[in-house]
Amino acid sequence: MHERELRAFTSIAETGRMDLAAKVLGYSQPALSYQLKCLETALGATLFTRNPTGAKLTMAGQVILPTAQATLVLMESMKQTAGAVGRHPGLRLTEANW
Amino acid sequence: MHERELRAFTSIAETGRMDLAAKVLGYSQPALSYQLKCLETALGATLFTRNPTGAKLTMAGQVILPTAQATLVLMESMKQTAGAVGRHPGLRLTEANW
DNA sequence: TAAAAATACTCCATAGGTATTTTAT
DNA sequence: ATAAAATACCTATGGAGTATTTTTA
Repeated sequence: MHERELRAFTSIAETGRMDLAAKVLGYSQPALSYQLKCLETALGATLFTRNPTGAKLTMAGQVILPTAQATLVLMESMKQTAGAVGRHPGLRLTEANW
Repeated sequence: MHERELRAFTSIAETGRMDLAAKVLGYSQPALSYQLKCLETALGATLFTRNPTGAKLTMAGQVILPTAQATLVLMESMKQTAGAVGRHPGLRLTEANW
């Protein structure tokens, strides 16, 4: 499971359309379609129904969406935190600064 | 950020040695070293000090370890949940079954 | 000096783009 | 008929292994 697959998933859920989500994320439409398919394979479930009207969340998609979003938040926080700590090599965790 | 990178990270943290973690996860030692490096690059921080005695968590590593573990738990839960729901296409979420 | 980890290299798999086809309204 | 998504194809990057070198307790 990759960060970009989760971003693809949440972005499609937000926009309701793959081509739009692709544009938002800076990918081509087939690339995004591929990413979603990879995630669906990894999860063993279809996450959207596809129509010319757009992509609509399935039950499985609805159920995991909040967890996918939470996962992305954790990933972001790791980048923020690790980056911040990493920029201060002398840092020691004490009650005073943590 | 990839699931396998996070697994590499937590496994090294648990075993205290890259070669051992590699064996546990079924990778070669250089492959695991590479995965960790990718994660460190993505995070902008060094996560372990490397010695012939093993790999020891840096401050940044200590700080993000719980979040990395939590992220893996969320990923697992998505697989479980999506898979379970996906295997019951007729499922509808109601107060009775959710 | 011996252990653990990093580097070099090669090879295959993954992931992206463009062009095109398919599908459902 | 049209708009959205899938497929085909090709190319480039990523990631794995083996062999080897580097590092430091």
